[in-house]
Amino acid sequence: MVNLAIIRPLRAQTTKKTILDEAMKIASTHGIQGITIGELAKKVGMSKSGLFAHFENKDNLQLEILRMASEHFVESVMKPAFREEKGLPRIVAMFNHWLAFLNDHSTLPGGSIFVSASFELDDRPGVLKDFVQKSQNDLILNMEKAVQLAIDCKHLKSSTNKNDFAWKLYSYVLGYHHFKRMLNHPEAEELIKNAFKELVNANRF
Amino acid sequence: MVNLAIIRPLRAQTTKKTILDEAMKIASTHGIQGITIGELAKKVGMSKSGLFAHFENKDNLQLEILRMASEHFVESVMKPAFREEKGLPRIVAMFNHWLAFLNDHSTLPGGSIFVSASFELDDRPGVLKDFVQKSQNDLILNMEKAVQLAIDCKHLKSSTNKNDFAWKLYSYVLGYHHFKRMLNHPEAEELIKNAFKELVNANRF
DNA sequence: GTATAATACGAACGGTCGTGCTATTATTGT
DNA sequence: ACAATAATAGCACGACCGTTCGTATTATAC
Repeated sequence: MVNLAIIRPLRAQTTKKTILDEAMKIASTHGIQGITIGELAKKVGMSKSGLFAHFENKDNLQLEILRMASEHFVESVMKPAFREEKGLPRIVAMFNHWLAFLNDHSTLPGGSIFVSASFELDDRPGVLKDFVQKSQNDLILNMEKAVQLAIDCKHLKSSTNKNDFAWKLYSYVLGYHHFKRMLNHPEAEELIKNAFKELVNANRF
Repeated sequence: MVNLAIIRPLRAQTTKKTILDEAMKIASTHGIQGITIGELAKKVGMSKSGLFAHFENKDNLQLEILRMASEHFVESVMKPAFREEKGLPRIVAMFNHWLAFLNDHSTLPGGSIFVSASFELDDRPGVLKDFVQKSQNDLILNMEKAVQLAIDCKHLKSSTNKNDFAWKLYSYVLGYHHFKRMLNHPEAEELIKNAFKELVNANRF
């Protein structure tokens, strides 16, 4: 007897993963607020109610999308970076992985969900904003932590302001995202790479 | 006979202005895509159909909102800056007016429409994206022009890269917007002010 | 003072939204 | 093989979406 599992409906866990993967793509181009259950169901190939049953309400669906997006970022950027030896190598790795993450059009065709979600939600209090806020703060703290370690092991000067360093790096990422995606600026990548080098060199021991 | 003009419906031009003013506020918090005609009509205090008659369709309404937002920015930031004498004073004025513009919660309670619109529309081709793209390119060109003039009159070094200068300044603005609005970061204003000073000093003659 | 044009309203349209309820189907444990 | 359980579909709901249309009101022009 042939294994029908492949063409049969997927088990819950797998289905949920499939739904969320597709939802991330939509969120990436339409924004986290631009998702509708009908559209998502159509794309996944199941009924609205069938899909809806996996999430008790829409907020929950959106929250799970953000959770998955966050996990995706951590896996693609932060973890690889923190596997590098502490100090400058780790900071450089973080930057490079981040850039690669932003340039990866296959899994996130519309750019970073968190970048757009941040600007969508900044004036809309609620669970979603809370989550984004928390994730972003986490990210920034980790950046600052990496900078502090680089100071400790004398890769960066002790006068280095880690808040300033993290804020600038984050600003450059936003600027890159904007210039690349909205303005199609041909030099976007060169600009951010130079700015990063400059930022590092200005604080190098 | 008393003059009923005051409590009578406003004349077209005035009404449209009233509508767009209110629409800008909504767009500022809900995003340019988050506007609905019903909600807007309610806020303005007129019927959906009555309001709709001023715009042949919704795209047009959104476009006019962006147009007005653009005009608002030009009037509040660019024009005052370009009234200052060319060179550094003009660049400093531009920065200061920009910051004041972003901090003005009364007219734009939800932050700059263009900032959020940029991230909303970057993957949604159409008239709206085209307009934002054009406006932003204009803004950047004007920034670069101001930098070039500062180079010409020897306020800034001839080695100054005006593309880089404009891109960094814009990135800082995005970073500020994000840290202030989404993360409530207490140092946001200090960070951008320092970064701006640093950017100027690095290129000062 | 009347004709005309501008302006706004109310009601209704076909769609889609998020969300329940119920029945059916598929998977699992025995 | 069969009962128990989980997953999905079908259908309907009220609300709101953008949009159209006919009508009433108001301002302007003659």
